[in-house]
Amino acid sequence: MPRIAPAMKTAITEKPRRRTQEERSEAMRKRLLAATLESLAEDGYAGSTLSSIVRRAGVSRGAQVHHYPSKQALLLDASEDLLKRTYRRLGTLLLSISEEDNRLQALVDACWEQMFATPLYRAYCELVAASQRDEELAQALGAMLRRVMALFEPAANYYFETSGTKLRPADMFLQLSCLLSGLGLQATLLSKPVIRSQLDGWVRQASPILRARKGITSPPPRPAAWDRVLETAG
Amino acid sequence: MPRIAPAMKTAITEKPRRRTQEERSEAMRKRLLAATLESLAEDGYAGSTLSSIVRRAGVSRGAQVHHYPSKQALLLDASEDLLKRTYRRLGTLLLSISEEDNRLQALVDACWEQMFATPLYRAYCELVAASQRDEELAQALGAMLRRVMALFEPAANYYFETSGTKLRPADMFLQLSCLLSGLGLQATLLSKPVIRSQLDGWVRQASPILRARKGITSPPPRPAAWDRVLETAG
DNA sequence: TATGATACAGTCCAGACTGTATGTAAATGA
DNA sequence: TCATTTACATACAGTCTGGACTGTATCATA
Repeated sequence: MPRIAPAMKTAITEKPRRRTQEERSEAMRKRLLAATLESLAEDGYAGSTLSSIVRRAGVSRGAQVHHYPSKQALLLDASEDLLKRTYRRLGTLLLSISEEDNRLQALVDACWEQMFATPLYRAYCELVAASQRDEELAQALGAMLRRVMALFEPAANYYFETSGTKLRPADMFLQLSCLLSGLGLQATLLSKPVIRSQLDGWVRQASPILRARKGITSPPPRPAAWDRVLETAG
Repeated sequence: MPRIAPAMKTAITEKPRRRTQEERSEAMRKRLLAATLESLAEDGYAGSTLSSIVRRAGVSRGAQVHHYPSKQALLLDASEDLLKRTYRRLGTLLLSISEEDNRLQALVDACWEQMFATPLYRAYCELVAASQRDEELAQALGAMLRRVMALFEPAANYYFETSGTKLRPADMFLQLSCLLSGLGLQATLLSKPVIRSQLDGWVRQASPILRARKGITSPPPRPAAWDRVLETAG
């Protein structure tokens, strides 16, 4: 049916203010990605249907299909977004650590609280599980994992040093990340004290061989990859 | 339409041998459960539809609905079955360890190979992820985890002793299990050398404080819960 | 061996999901 | 200001899922 009276929106919205196409696209994609990660965390991979995602984002089905031709495409981009968020979170975390007294304990606690006991990590678990049957997703997540590890490694070696072992700080923290992954996966099945004791246990066990370098109060040098991600993150 | 010529099956099957009702039910349930766990590992939670499960089991839709009124019921029973399988696997594993020279390394390797780098663990991951949105499943898995831990704890304290730390062997092995969980979750995303180095790293790090008790060659005393499960396992 | 209970098979249906096709509003640029 | 492209909205088609339902074979028992 042609020609329906328009000019109602302008009456409702305060300042409809013209947005450039690119702004509109970016904002829409942002909403979709955020909703996708939310949905992955809350509803799981299976429960994250396109309908539920667009409902969560408060947009129409058409918007999604316009920006992402397939569900696969949306999830792949959401994985990328997950990487960026993780990067940023890790960055602020490492910065805050530099001021702490007991850096090891603070780092472990902060990693747990802010990275593994979070909805974002739940979303990651869902994606990892799904990547078992999705080669493309596996590729993306694998690359993501390597990049985060590559970011974390110099920071670990910058803040800490090992003694009496062949392992470098980065190796120790890789172990820590595996431990936290396992804890995070089963966090809802384990009691709080068990988790607490595991975190403390690791710190107690690692502290004799893992010392914070003295006189290091400034943040570690950011690798180039970091800034590249941060700037494209919007 | 009534009365179709029967007596064809007897011609085909060698010995149709009367099976008791209970035998039939048990056999059918066994097939369904095995197919469910297989499907969880291979197709994931979302991909494990009833149709795919019964196809995998080679039975009809009706058989499934007869034994399990809902999909939920089937999955809950499959979780139970997963527990029993894990129990048994852990049992044989612990037995085999008793003969090894370097028990710690052997135990870690065996746990990894036979418990975490397996389809059964993949199925577990799928169930854990799903349990995030299924209170009943979470209950079942939580109970299962506690029972396995309760089984493992005395065995760990029986084979090993700690020195120079407040942690008991069981605490160390709980840490190990979390580590292996994390590794197992991301096994397909990590390279073999990384996994290998993590396993070896843990052993190297734990061996100074975790010693195998001398003169222990017999298997640990089985807790009552163990036999209870083993006998009902069929 | 007759009768009721149990085990299993096959089909149907309402709902949900993804992808597509088509229509409308907003921005761009000449 | 108008044509064109881009952004978004809605309706629909085809497929699949889980549960309900009906029918048949097998077993237990009196």
